[in-house]
Amino acid sequence: MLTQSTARSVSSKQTASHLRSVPPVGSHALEGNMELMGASMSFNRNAEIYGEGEPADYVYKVVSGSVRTYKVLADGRRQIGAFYMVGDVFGLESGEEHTFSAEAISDAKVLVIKHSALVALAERDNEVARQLWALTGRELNRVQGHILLLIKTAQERVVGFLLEMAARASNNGALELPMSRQDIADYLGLTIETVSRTLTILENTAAIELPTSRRIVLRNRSALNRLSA
Amino acid sequence: MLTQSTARSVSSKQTASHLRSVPPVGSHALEGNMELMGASMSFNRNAEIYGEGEPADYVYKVVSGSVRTYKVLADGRRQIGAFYMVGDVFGLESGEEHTFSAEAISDAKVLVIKHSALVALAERDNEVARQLWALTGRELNRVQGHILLLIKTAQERVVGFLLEMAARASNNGALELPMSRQDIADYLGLTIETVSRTLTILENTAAIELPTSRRIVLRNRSALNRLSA
DNA sequence: CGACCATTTGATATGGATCAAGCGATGTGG
DNA sequence: CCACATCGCTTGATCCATATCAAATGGTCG
Repeated sequence: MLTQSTARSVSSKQTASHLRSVPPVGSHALEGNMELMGASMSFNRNAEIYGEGEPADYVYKVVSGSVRTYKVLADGRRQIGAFYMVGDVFGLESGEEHTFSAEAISDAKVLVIKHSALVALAERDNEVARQLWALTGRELNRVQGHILLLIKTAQERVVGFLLEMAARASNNGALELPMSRQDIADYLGLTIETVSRTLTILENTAAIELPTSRRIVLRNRSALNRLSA
Repeated sequence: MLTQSTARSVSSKQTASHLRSVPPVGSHALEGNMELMGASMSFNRNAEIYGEGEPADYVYKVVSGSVRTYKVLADGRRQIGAFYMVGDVFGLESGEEHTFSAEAISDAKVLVIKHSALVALAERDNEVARQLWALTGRELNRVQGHILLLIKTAQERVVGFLLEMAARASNNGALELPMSRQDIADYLGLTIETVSRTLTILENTAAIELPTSRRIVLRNRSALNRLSA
Protein backbone atom coordinates (compact mmCIF):
# COMPACT_ATOMS: atom_id res chain seq x y z
CA MET A 1 0.00 0.00 0.00
CA LEU A 2 1.12 3.52 -0.71
CA THR A 3 1.25 5.90 2.20
CA GLN A 4 1.17 8.66 -0.37
CA SER A 5 -2.25 7.88 -1.65
CA THR A 6 -2.56 11.15 -3.52
CA ALA A 7 0.61 10.52 -5.43
CA ARG A 8 -0.64 7.11 -6.44
CA SER A 9 -3.98 8.25 -7.68
CA VAL A 10 -2.39 11.06 -9.65
CA SER A 11 0.04 8.65 -11.22
CA SER A 12 -2.66 6.19 -12.10
CA LYS A 13 -4.07 8.79 -14.40
CA GLN A 14 -0.68 9.61 -15.77
CA THR A 15 0.19 6.03 -16.52
CA ALA A 16 -3.21 5.36 -17.96
CA SER A 17 -2.58 7.82 -20.73
CA HIS A 18 1.17 7.58 -21.18
CA LEU A 19 1.71 3.87 -21.12
CA ARG A 20 -0.71 3.15 -23.88
CA SER A 21 1.41 4.82 -26.52
CA VAL A 22 3.48 2.08 -28.16
CA PRO A 23 7.01 3.16 -29.01
CA PRO A 24 8.17 2.89 -32.61
CA VAL A 25 9.25 -0.62 -33.54
CA GLY A 26 12.52 0.50 -35.00
CA SER A 27 13.75 2.13 -31.79
CA HIS A 28 16.35 0.27 -29.77
CA ALA A 29 18.14 0.96 -26.47
CA LEU A 30 16.08 0.35 -23.36
CA GLU A 31 17.27 3.63 -21.88
CA GLY A 32 15.62 5.79 -24.48
CA ASN A 33 12.43 3.79 -24.42
CA MET A 34 12.04 4.01 -20.69
CA GLU A 35 12.09 7.76 -20.89
CA LEU A 36 9.44 7.65 -23.59
CA MET A 37 7.24 5.06 -21.94
CA GLY A 38 7.50 6.29 -18.40
CA ALA A 39 5.24 8.56 -16.43
CA SER A 40 6.93 10.80 -13.94
CA MET A 41 5.85 10.60 -10.34
CA SER A 42 6.94 12.42 -7.18
CA PHE A 43 7.32 11.12 -3.65
CA ASN A 44 7.95 12.95 -0.45
CA ARG A 45 10.70 11.98 1.96
CA ASN A 46 9.87 8.61 3.56
CA ALA A 47 6.85 8.06 1.32
CA GLU A 48 6.30 4.48 0.23
CA ILE A 49 6.70 3.84 -3.48
CA TYR A 50 5.53 0.26 -3.27
CA GLY A 51 5.14 -2.35 -0.58
CA GLU A 52 6.46 -5.86 -0.20
CA GLY A 53 3.96 -8.32 -1.59
CA GLU A 54 2.23 -5.89 -3.90
CA PRO A 55 1.93 -6.87 -7.55
CA ALA A 56 5.13 -5.89 -9.36
CA ASP A 57 3.36 -4.30 -12.30
CA TYR A 58 5.70 -1.35 -12.62
CA VAL A 59 9.41 -0.75 -13.00
CA TYR A 60 10.96 2.45 -11.72
CA LYS A 61 13.85 4.68 -12.57
CA VAL A 62 15.18 7.38 -10.28
CA VAL A 63 15.07 10.83 -11.84
CA SER A 64 16.00 12.83 -8.73
CA GLY A 65 16.47 12.09 -5.06
CA SER A 66 17.16 8.58 -3.86
CA VAL A 67 15.33 5.45 -2.86
CA ARG A 68 15.78 2.56 -0.44
CA THR A 69 14.29 -0.91 -0.65
CA TYR A 70 13.85 -2.86 2.55
CA LYS A 71 12.19 -5.67 4.35
CA VAL A 72 11.00 -5.75 7.95
CA LEU A 73 11.36 -9.05 9.78
CA ALA A 74 8.70 -10.41 12.10
CA ASP A 75 10.40 -8.96 15.20
CA GLY A 76 10.83 -5.50 13.71
CA ARG A 77 14.40 -5.70 12.49
CA ARG A 78 14.69 -3.91 9.18
CA GLN A 79 17.08 -4.93 6.43
CA ILE A 80 17.75 -2.46 3.65
CA GLY A 81 18.30 -4.28 0.39
CA ALA A 82 19.65 -1.45 -1.69
CA PHE A 83 20.00 2.27 -2.20
CA TYR A 84 19.07 3.63 -5.60
CA MET A 85 20.43 6.91 -6.89
CA VAL A 86 19.67 9.03 -9.92
CA GLY A 87 19.68 6.90 -13.04
CA ASP A 88 19.22 3.62 -11.21
CA VAL A 89 16.40 1.27 -12.11
CA PHE A 90 14.56 -0.54 -9.33
CA GLY A 91 11.47 -2.64 -8.77
CA LEU A 92 12.21 -4.96 -11.69
CA GLU A 93 11.10 -8.34 -10.35
CA SER A 94 11.07 -11.78 -11.86
CA GLY A 95 8.08 -12.90 -9.82
CA GLU A 96 4.59 -11.51 -9.63
CA GLU A 97 5.18 -9.52 -6.46
CA HIS A 98 7.68 -7.09 -5.06
CA THR A 99 9.93 -8.94 -2.63
CA PHE A 100 10.97 -5.73 -0.87
CA SER A 101 9.26 -2.45 -0.09
CA ALA A 102 10.54 0.81 -1.57
CA GLU A 103 10.58 4.28 -0.03
CA ALA A 104 11.90 7.68 -1.00
CA ILE A 105 14.89 8.56 1.19
CA SER A 106 14.65 12.21 0.27
CA ASP A 107 11.98 13.88 -1.85
CA ALA A 108 12.29 11.98 -5.09
CA LYS A 109 11.03 11.92 -8.62
CA VAL A 110 10.87 8.59 -10.43
CA LEU A 111 9.84 7.37 -13.83
CA VAL A 112 7.20 4.68 -13.67
CA ILE A 113 7.01 2.19 -16.53
CA LYS A 114 4.57 -0.66 -16.94
CA HIS A 115 6.38 -3.96 -16.58
CA SER A 116 4.17 -5.56 -19.18
CA ALA A 117 5.08 -2.82 -21.66
CA LEU A 118 8.77 -3.58 -21.24
CA VAL A 119 8.18 -7.29 -21.62
CA ALA A 120 6.09 -6.69 -24.72
CA LEU A 121 8.84 -4.54 -26.14
CA ALA A 122 11.43 -7.18 -25.32
CA GLU A 123 9.33 -9.69 -27.21
CA ARG A 124 9.85 -7.73 -30.41
CA ASP A 125 13.29 -6.32 -29.74
CA ASN A 126 16.11 -8.67 -28.77
CA GLU A 127 18.27 -5.76 -27.72
CA VAL A 128 15.70 -4.68 -25.15
CA ALA A 129 15.37 -8.26 -23.95
CA ARG A 130 19.13 -8.44 -23.53
CA GLN A 131 19.21 -5.21 -21.59
CA LEU A 132 16.42 -6.23 -19.25
CA TRP A 133 18.26 -9.46 -18.55
CA ALA A 134 21.48 -7.51 -18.01
CA LEU A 135 19.68 -5.27 -15.55
CA THR A 136 18.64 -8.28 -13.48
CA GLY A 137 22.16 -9.62 -13.80
CA ARG A 138 23.72 -6.44 -12.53
CA GLU A 139 21.32 -6.45 -9.63
CA LEU A 140 22.36 -10.02 -8.87
CA ASN A 141 26.02 -9.00 -8.83
CA ARG A 142 25.23 -6.12 -6.52
CA VAL A 143 23.40 -8.34 -4.06
CA GLN A 144 26.24 -10.85 -4.10
CA GLY A 145 28.60 -8.04 -3.22
CA HIS A 146 26.25 -7.11 -0.41
CA ILE A 147 26.53 -10.62 0.98
CA LEU A 148 30.30 -10.32 1.07
CA LEU A 149 29.93 -7.08 3.03
CA LEU A 150 27.66 -8.71 5.59
CA ILE A 151 30.19 -11.33 6.68
CA LYS A 152 32.89 -8.80 7.44
CA THR A 153 33.75 -6.89 10.61
CA ALA A 154 31.97 -3.65 11.45
CA GLN A 155 34.84 -1.51 10.26
CA GLU A 156 35.15 -3.40 7.00
CA ARG A 157 31.44 -3.04 6.38
CA VAL A 158 31.40 0.68 6.99
CA VAL A 159 34.48 1.25 4.84
CA GLY A 160 33.02 -1.00 2.16
CA PHE A 161 29.86 1.03 2.23
CA LEU A 162 31.75 4.30 1.87
CA LEU A 163 33.77 2.98 -1.04
CA GLU A 164 30.63 1.68 -2.72
CA MET A 165 28.95 5.06 -2.38
CA ALA A 166 32.06 6.86 -3.58
CA ALA A 167 32.26 4.60 -6.62
CA ARG A 168 28.71 5.49 -7.54
CA ALA A 169 28.92 9.21 -6.91
CA SER A 170 32.42 9.31 -8.42
CA ASN A 171 32.84 12.92 -7.28
CA ASN A 172 36.53 12.43 -6.52
CA GLY A 173 36.13 11.77 -2.79
CA ALA A 174 33.34 13.97 -1.47
CA LEU A 175 30.14 12.20 -0.57
CA GLU A 176 26.82 13.77 0.22
CA LEU A 177 24.94 10.90 1.80
CA PRO A 178 21.18 11.05 1.37
CA MET A 179 20.50 8.41 4.00
CA SER A 180 20.51 8.47 7.79
CA ARG A 181 22.80 6.53 10.10
CA GLN A 182 19.88 4.22 10.77
CA ASP A 183 19.58 3.49 7.05
CA ILE A 184 23.29 2.76 6.83
CA ALA A 185 23.10 0.55 9.91
CA ASP A 186 20.16 -1.41 8.49
CA TYR A 187 21.97 -1.82 5.20
CA LEU A 188 25.10 -3.14 6.89
CA GLY A 189 23.44 -5.24 9.57
CA LEU A 190 24.90 -3.10 12.35
CA THR A 191 23.50 -0.71 14.94
CA ILE A 192 23.47 3.01 14.48
CA GLU A 193 25.89 3.33 17.43
CA THR A 194 28.44 1.04 15.81
CA VAL A 195 28.22 2.91 12.51
CA SER A 196 28.68 6.22 14.28
CA ARG A 197 31.60 5.01 16.37
CA THR A 198 33.30 3.49 13.36
CA LEU A 199 33.02 6.72 11.41
CA THR A 200 34.52 8.59 14.35
CA ILE A 201 37.44 6.20 14.45
CA LEU A 202 37.98 6.59 10.72
CA GLU A 203 37.98 10.33 11.16
CA ASN A 204 40.45 10.13 14.03
CA THR A 205 42.80 8.01 11.93
CA ALA A 206 42.58 10.60 9.15
CA ALA A 207 41.06 8.13 6.71
CA ILE A 208 38.00 10.31 6.24
CA GLU A 209 36.72 13.76 7.10
CA LEU A 210 33.24 14.55 8.43
CA PRO A 211 32.47 18.22 7.78
CA THR A 212 28.85 17.45 8.63
CA SER A 213 27.30 14.13 9.53
CA ARG A 214 25.91 13.64 6.02
CA ARG A 215 28.97 14.87 4.16
CA ILE A 216 31.94 12.55 4.09
CA VAL A 217 35.26 13.19 2.40
CA LEU A 218 37.49 10.23 1.67
CA ARG A 219 40.94 11.44 2.66
CA ASN A 220 43.05 8.33 2.32
CA ARG A 221 41.83 5.91 -0.32
CA SER A 222 44.64 3.41 0.01
CA ALA A 223 44.10 3.22 3.76
CA LEU A 224 40.39 2.71 3.17
CA ASN A 225 41.02 0.05 0.58
CA ARG A 226 43.26 -1.71 3.04
CA LEU A 227 40.59 -1.47 5.75
CA SER A 228 37.83 -2.77 3.50
CA ALA A 229 39.08 -6.37 3.53
CA MET B 1 41.93 -22.88 -13.24
CA LEU B 2 40.65 -26.40 -12.93
CA THR B 3 42.33 -28.63 -10.44
CA GLN B 4 40.90 -31.51 -12.39
CA SER B 5 42.87 -30.82 -15.52
CA THR B 6 42.10 -34.18 -17.08
CA ALA B 7 38.38 -33.64 -16.76
CA ARG B 8 38.64 -30.29 -18.46
CA SER B 9 40.61 -31.52 -21.43
CA VAL B 10 38.20 -34.39 -21.91
CA SER B 11 35.26 -32.04 -21.84
CA SER B 12 36.82 -29.64 -24.27
CA LYS B 13 36.68 -32.38 -26.84
CA GLN B 14 33.15 -33.29 -25.87
CA THR B 15 31.88 -29.76 -26.10
CA ALA B 16 33.74 -29.16 -29.34
CA SER B 17 31.65 -31.80 -31.04
CA HIS B 18 28.36 -31.56 -29.15
CA LEU B 19 27.87 -27.85 -28.95
CA ARG B 20 28.09 -27.32 -32.64
CA SER B 21 24.84 -29.11 -33.36
CA VAL B 22 22.15 -26.44 -33.51
CA PRO B 23 18.85 -27.55 -32.01
CA PRO B 24 15.75 -27.40 -34.22
CA VAL B 25 14.28 -23.92 -34.45
CA GLY B 26 10.81 -25.08 -33.56
CA SER B 27 11.82 -26.52 -30.21
CA HIS B 28 10.93 -24.54 -27.09
CA ALA B 29 11.56 -25.10 -23.38
CA LEU B 30 15.05 -24.32 -22.21
CA GLU B 31 15.09 -27.47 -20.15
CA GLY B 32 14.90 -29.81 -23.09
CA ASN B 33 17.44 -27.87 -25.07
CA MET B 34 20.02 -27.87 -22.33
CA GLU B 35 19.93 -31.63 -22.25
CA LEU B 36 20.45 -31.73 -26.00
CA MET B 37 23.12 -29.09 -26.14
CA GLY B 38 25.09 -30.10 -23.10
CA ALA B 39 28.14 -32.24 -22.74
CA SER B 40 28.31 -34.33 -19.59
CA MET B 41 31.32 -33.93 -17.36
CA SER B 42 32.36 -35.55 -14.09
CA PHE B 43 34.12 -34.04 -11.13
CA ASN B 44 35.58 -35.67 -8.07
CA ARG B 45 34.78 -34.50 -4.57
CA ASN B 46 36.33 -31.07 -3.98
CA ALA B 47 37.41 -30.69 -7.60
CA GLU B 48 37.14 -27.19 -9.01
CA ILE B 49 34.60 -26.76 -11.77
CA TYR B 50 35.56 -23.20 -12.49
CA GLY B 51 37.43 -20.46 -10.72
CA GLU B 52 36.51 -16.92 -9.83
CA GLY B 53 37.63 -14.56 -12.58
CA GLU B 54 37.70 -17.18 -15.31
CA PRO B 55 35.73 -16.41 -18.47
CA ALA B 56 32.12 -17.43 -17.96
CA ASP B 57 31.82 -19.23 -21.28
CA TYR B 58 29.81 -22.15 -19.96
CA VAL B 59 26.63 -22.70 -18.03
CA TYR B 60 26.21 -25.80 -15.89
CA LYS B 61 23.43 -28.03 -14.73
CA VAL B 62 23.80 -30.56 -11.95
CA VAL B 63 23.01 -34.11 -13.05
CA SER B 64 24.18 -35.90 -9.91
CA GLY B 65 25.97 -34.95 -6.71
CA SER B 66 26.07 -31.36 -5.56
CA VAL B 67 28.08 -28.21 -6.03
CA ARG B 68 29.08 -25.19 -3.99
CA THR B 69 30.07 -21.76 -5.23
CA TYR B 70 32.31 -19.63 -3.05
CA LYS B 71 34.66 -16.75 -2.75
CA VAL B 72 37.75 -16.51 -0.59
CA LEU B 73 38.50 -13.09 0.91
CA ALA B 74 41.98 -11.66 1.13
CA ASP B 75 42.48 -12.91 4.69
CA GLY B 76 41.34 -16.43 3.97
CA ARG B 77 37.73 -16.24 5.10
CA ARG B 78 35.54 -18.20 2.71
CA GLN B 79 31.98 -17.29 1.87
CA ILE B 80 29.83 -19.90 0.20
CA GLY B 81 27.42 -18.26 -2.19
CA ALA B 82 25.15 -21.18 -2.91
CA PHE B 83 24.64 -24.92 -2.89
CA TYR B 84 23.38 -26.48 -6.10
CA MET B 85 21.59 -29.82 -6.12
CA VAL B 86 20.44 -32.13 -8.88
CA GLY B 87 18.53 -30.18 -11.51
CA ASP B 88 19.92 -26.79 -10.49
CA VAL B 89 21.59 -24.54 -13.03
CA PHE B 90 24.68 -22.61 -12.00
CA GLY B 91 27.46 -20.55 -13.53
CA LEU B 92 25.08 -18.38 -15.54
CA GLU B 93 26.68 -14.95 -15.33
CA SER B 94 25.73 -11.62 -16.77
CA GLY B 95 29.31 -10.43 -16.97
CA GLU B 96 32.27 -11.86 -18.83
CA GLU B 97 33.74 -13.64 -15.83
CA HIS B 98 32.61 -15.95 -13.06
CA THR B 99 32.23 -13.94 -9.89
CA PHE B 100 32.51 -17.01 -7.66
CA SER B 101 34.42 -20.27 -7.88
CA ALA B 102 32.58 -23.58 -8.11
CA GLU B 103 33.54 -26.96 -6.67
CA ALA B 104 31.96 -30.37 -6.47
CA ILE B 105 30.89 -31.07 -2.88
CA SER B 106 30.62 -34.78 -3.54
CA ASP B 107 31.52 -36.60 -6.73
CA ALA B 108 29.31 -34.90 -9.26
CA LYS B 109 28.20 -35.06 -12.83
CA VAL B 110 27.18 -31.85 -14.57
CA LEU B 111 25.94 -30.85 -17.97
CA VAL B 112 28.10 -28.19 -19.58
CA ILE B 113 26.49 -25.87 -22.12
CA LYS B 114 28.16 -23.10 -24.05
CA HIS B 115 26.84 -19.77 -22.86
CA SER B 116 27.01 -18.37 -26.37
CA ALA B 117 24.86 -21.22 -27.65
CA LEU B 118 22.14 -20.38 -25.15
CA VAL B 119 22.31 -16.71 -26.03
CA ALA B 120 22.13 -17.54 -29.72
CA LEU B 121 19.13 -19.73 -29.07
CA ALA B 122 17.48 -16.99 -27.02
CA GLU B 123 17.98 -14.64 -29.93
CA ARG B 124 15.71 -16.77 -32.06
CA ASP B 125 13.38 -18.07 -29.40
CA ASN B 126 11.65 -15.63 -27.07
CA GLU B 127 10.60 -18.43 -24.77
CA VAL B 128 14.22 -19.40 -24.18
CA ALA B 129 15.12 -15.76 -23.63
CA ARG B 130 12.37 -15.49 -21.06
CA GLN B 131 13.53 -18.61 -19.27
CA LEU B 132 17.14 -17.49 -19.13
CA TRP B 133 16.01 -14.21 -17.65
CA ALA B 134 13.78 -16.04 -15.19
CA LEU B 135 16.75 -18.19 -14.17
CA THR B 136 18.76 -15.08 -13.30
CA GLY B 137 15.72 -13.68 -11.54
CA ARG B 138 15.28 -16.76 -9.41
CA GLU B 139 18.96 -16.62 -8.51
CA LEU B 140 18.48 -13.01 -7.50
CA ASN B 141 15.60 -13.97 -5.22
CA ARG B 142 17.67 -16.71 -3.68
CA VAL B 143 20.56 -14.38 -2.94
CA GLN B 144 18.21 -11.82 -1.42
CA GLY B 145 16.91 -14.54 0.86
CA HIS B 146 20.50 -15.35 1.75
CA ILE B 147 21.04 -11.76 2.85
CA LEU B 148 18.06 -11.98 5.17
CA LEU B 149 19.60 -15.11 6.70
CA LEU B 150 22.91 -13.39 7.31
CA ILE B 151 21.48 -10.68 9.54
CA LYS B 152 19.80 -13.12 11.90
CA THR B 153 21.04 -14.83 15.05
CA ALA B 154 23.04 -18.04 14.85
CA GLN B 155 20.07 -20.20 15.72
CA GLU B 156 17.84 -18.49 13.20
CA ARG B 157 20.46 -18.94 10.50
CA VAL B 158 20.93 -22.62 11.17
CA VAL B 159 17.20 -23.26 11.31
CA GLY B 160 16.72 -21.20 8.17
CA PHE B 161 19.34 -23.27 6.45
CA LEU B 162 17.68 -26.52 7.48
CA LEU B 163 14.29 -25.35 6.27
CA GLU B 164 15.78 -24.20 2.99
CA MET B 165 17.41 -27.56 2.45
CA ALA B 166 14.25 -29.38 3.43
CA ALA B 167 12.21 -27.31 1.00
CA ARG B 168 14.55 -28.30 -1.81
CA ALA B 169 14.83 -31.97 -0.97
CA SER B 170 11.12 -32.12 -0.10
CA ASN B 171 11.56 -35.65 1.28
CA ASN B 172 9.03 -35.05 4.05
CA GLY B 173 11.56 -34.18 6.75
CA ALA B 174 14.62 -36.35 6.29
CA LEU B 175 17.70 -34.57 4.99
CA GLU B 176 20.87 -36.15 3.73
CA LEU B 177 23.25 -33.21 3.71
CA PRO B 178 26.03 -33.46 1.15
CA MET B 179 28.07 -30.67 2.70
CA SER B 180 30.32 -30.54 5.74
CA ARG B 181 29.81 -28.42 8.87
CA GLN B 182 32.51 -26.12 7.53
CA ASP B 183 30.52 -25.62 4.33
CA ILE B 184 27.40 -24.82 6.33
CA ALA B 185 29.33 -22.46 8.55
CA ASP B 186 30.81 -20.64 5.56
CA TYR B 187 27.39 -20.38 3.99
CA LEU B 188 25.86 -18.92 7.14
CA GLY B 189 28.74 -16.69 8.16
CA LEU B 190 29.26 -18.66 11.39
CA THR B 191 31.97 -20.90 12.79
CA ILE B 192 31.80 -24.65 12.59
CA GLU B 193 31.60 -24.77 16.40
CA THR B 194 28.56 -22.54 16.50
CA VAL B 195 26.83 -24.60 13.82
CA SER B 196 27.57 -27.79 15.69
CA ARG B 197 26.45 -26.43 19.04
CA THR B 198 23.26 -25.05 17.55
CA LEU B 199 22.40 -28.39 16.00
CA THR B 200 22.99 -30.07 19.33
CA ILE B 201 20.65 -27.63 21.03
CA LEU B 202 17.99 -28.22 18.39
CA GLU B 203 18.34 -31.93 18.94
CA ASN B 204 18.07 -31.53 22.71
CA THR B 205 14.90 -29.51 22.31
CA ALA B 206 13.46 -32.24 20.09
CA ALA B 207 13.17 -29.94 17.10
CA ILE B 208 15.40 -32.18 15.01
CA GLU B 209 17.02 -35.59 15.11
CA LEU B 210 20.62 -36.35 14.16
CA PRO B 211 20.94 -40.08 13.39
CA THR B 212 24.34 -39.30 11.88
CA SER B 213 26.06 -35.97 11.49
CA ARG B 214 25.05 -35.69 7.84
CA ARG B 215 21.53 -36.99 8.24
CA ILE B 216 19.03 -34.63 9.82
CA VAL B 217 15.39 -35.33 10.47
CA LEU B 218 13.09 -32.37 11.04
CA ARG B 219 10.94 -33.48 13.96
CA ASN B 220 8.97 -30.37 14.78
CA ARG B 221 8.33 -28.12 11.82
CA SER B 222 6.21 -25.56 13.60
CA ALA B 223 8.87 -25.16 16.29
CA LEU B 224 11.49 -24.75 13.58
CA ASN B 225 9.38 -22.22 11.73
CA ARG B 226 9.01 -20.30 14.94
CA LEU B 227 12.77 -20.41 15.54
CA SER B 228 13.62 -19.27 12.01
CA ALA B 229 12.55 -15.67 12.58
C1' DC C 1 44.32 -51.81 15.07
C1' DG C 2 45.90 -47.23 14.28
C1' DA C 3 45.93 -42.85 11.70
C1' DC C 4 43.28 -39.37 10.03
C1' DC C 5 39.57 -36.30 9.52
C1' DA C 6 35.08 -34.47 10.80
C1' DT C 7 32.41 -33.35 14.53
C1' DT C 8 31.32 -32.29 19.21
C1' DT C 9 32.11 -30.31 23.64
C1' DG C 10 34.37 -27.22 26.99
C1' DA C 11 36.64 -22.80 28.68
C1' DT C 12 37.64 -18.21 27.78
C1' DA C 13 37.89 -13.86 25.12
C1' DT C 14 35.93 -10.18 22.49
C1' DG C 15 33.39 -7.39 19.00
C1' DG C 16 29.36 -5.40 18.64
C1' DA C 17 24.72 -4.90 20.90
C1' DT C 18 22.25 -2.76 24.38
C1' DC C 19 21.18 0.67 27.69
C1' DA C 20 21.79 5.37 28.85
C1' DA C 21 23.11 10.04 28.57
C1' DG C 22 24.77 14.14 26.23
C1' DC C 23 25.15 17.23 22.23
C1' DG C 24 24.29 19.88 18.12
C1' DA C 25 21.30 21.33 14.44
C1' DT C 26 16.79 22.48 12.91
C1' DG C 27 12.41 24.19 13.35
C1' DT C 28 8.32 26.10 15.92
C1' DG C 29 5.60 28.86 18.88
C1' DG C 30 5.54 32.57 22.01
C1' DC D 1 14.38 36.81 17.94
C1' DC D 2 14.87 33.91 21.46
C1' DA D 3 13.45 29.64 24.34
C1' DC D 4 12.51 25.26 23.92
C1' DA D 5 11.13 20.91 21.83
C1' DT D 6 12.57 17.56 18.61
C1' DC D 7 15.38 14.75 15.98
C1' DG D 8 19.59 12.79 14.39
C1' DC D 9 23.95 11.80 15.86
C1' DT D 10 27.75 10.87 19.08
C1' DT D 11 29.82 9.11 23.21
C1' DG D 12 30.06 6.26 27.41
C1' DA D 13 29.33 1.93 30.34
C1' DT D 14 28.06 -2.66 30.49
C1' DC D 15 26.47 -7.09 28.71
C1' DC D 16 26.09 -11.01 25.83
C1' DA D 17 26.29 -13.90 21.60
C1' DT D 18 29.46 -15.80 19.04
C1' DA D 19 34.47 -16.37 18.06
C1' DT D 20 38.55 -18.39 19.50
C1' DC D 21 41.44 -21.70 21.60
C1' DA D 22 41.79 -26.34 23.19
C1' DA D 23 40.71 -31.04 23.87
C1' DA D 24 37.87 -35.16 23.54
C1' DT D 25 35.02 -38.22 20.70
C1' DG D 26 33.59 -40.73 16.79
C1' DG D 27 33.59 -42.48 12.25
C1' DT D 28 36.25 -44.18 8.08
C1' DC D 29 39.78 -46.29 5.60
C1' DG D 30 44.13 -48.55 4.93
